[in-house]
Amino acid sequence: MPRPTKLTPEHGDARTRLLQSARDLIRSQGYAATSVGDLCRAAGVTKGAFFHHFENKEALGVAAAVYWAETTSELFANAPYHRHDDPLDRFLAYIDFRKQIIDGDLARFTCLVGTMTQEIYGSHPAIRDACAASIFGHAATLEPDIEAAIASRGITPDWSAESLAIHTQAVLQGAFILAKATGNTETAKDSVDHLKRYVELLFKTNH
Amino acid sequence: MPRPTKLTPEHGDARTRLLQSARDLIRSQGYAATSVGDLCRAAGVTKGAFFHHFENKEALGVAAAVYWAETTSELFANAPYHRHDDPLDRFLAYIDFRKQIIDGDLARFTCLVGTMTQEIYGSHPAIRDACAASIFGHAATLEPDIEAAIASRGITPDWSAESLAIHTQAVLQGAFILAKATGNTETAKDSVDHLKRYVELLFKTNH
DNA sequence: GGCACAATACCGACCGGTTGGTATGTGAGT
DNA sequence: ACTCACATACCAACCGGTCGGTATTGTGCC
Repeated sequence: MPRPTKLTPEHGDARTRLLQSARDLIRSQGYAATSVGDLCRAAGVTKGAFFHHFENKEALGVAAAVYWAETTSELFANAPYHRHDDPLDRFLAYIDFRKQIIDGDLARFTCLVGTMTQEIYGSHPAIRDACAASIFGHAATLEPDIEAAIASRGITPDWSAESLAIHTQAVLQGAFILAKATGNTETAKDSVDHLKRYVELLFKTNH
Repeated sequence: MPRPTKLTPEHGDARTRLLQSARDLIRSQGYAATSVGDLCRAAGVTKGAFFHHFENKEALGVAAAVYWAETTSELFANAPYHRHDDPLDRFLAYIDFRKQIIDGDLARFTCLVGTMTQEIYGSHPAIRDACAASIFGHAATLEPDIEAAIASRGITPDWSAESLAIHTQAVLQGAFILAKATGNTETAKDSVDHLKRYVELLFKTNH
């Protein structure tokens, strides 16, 4: 088990620098195409440091997924959409927030763990499990608001809060793929608009 | 022109065998993790044959995407959902068909070009373009039915037939990722159910 | 039809560079 | 004296790609 470095130059310890480089490089090149050498060069670290902190490349992949889960859950915990009083408003504001995040460089807003899952689901079960934990752990944070919205609107749906939360993630992951295919963020934003429209229709009481 | 290989000549010429092996291996391992040697071994072909048919590995990637576009468009052209008289019924039956296809081994029903796009969008523009052509070419086949459904239902939506067709593909791509994360086909089918519910709500006239 | 011949389809040994990974060393903090 | 964080040097296996060669084919001429 690696632990935080005591002596820390301005740029942070080698482990987190490697994790940040992994986050950036894997998002733009994929896991397999990112070599240990690439990682070390980007992090400004030698191979010795790499294999000091991680048993092998797969362990780095797992750690990168865990690091991703930690940093993103912090991002969403501090996001402004929680400020709304109504649970449905919170959920819709979450979707708006996700749309707003889609901006600029592809490798800046796409999902590390979704990208890795595609590549490694068959060959690296340990990484796959860490990615799944990140995705479904995040989806679970949406469930209370959806549940409360169902109650407050007095609807009796034939779908579960869990499945809608997961569907939200599916749309986002799919939107990222299409954005990568076109190189255009608008493609992704259009799908998020459809998702928001869906949620609004689901909670419309008169039908 | 094509000629069966010496060893196992019953399986057709080397080029299509390499394309089929590429389809299978890349779907389960990804593009970068699939080496030329892997491809040749799986196809029962030598490296000489590989580089006779393809200038380099990237060219194989492009050809695999084109091959995918051809074979899938044939599959969908012959699918039963076209038999419905009503255009909205056809579109809904398409979604049912996509759900029905989700069955068995992950590498059997997931999308080759979606998988490749994730990995190579930044580093192999030629492959990315071929993948995009496959995805958006398929989406375009749905537009006439959506357009006709809008007309027949007399609705005036604030979304375009094109954007809904593309959203359909986004949901499917996202569903594949989540299925890979869980190893469970139900995760994907749940999202397709949400997609169908969305389309039904969109075309409900009384609201 | 038979034959020469040029394309084409395929083979497999080989190359230089890169890969993930290891063994060992060093130097600062405790 | 000892641990920990990192560096250097190195390796065997594998990578994408090359190349000289052989087998099989369609074709034009007789």
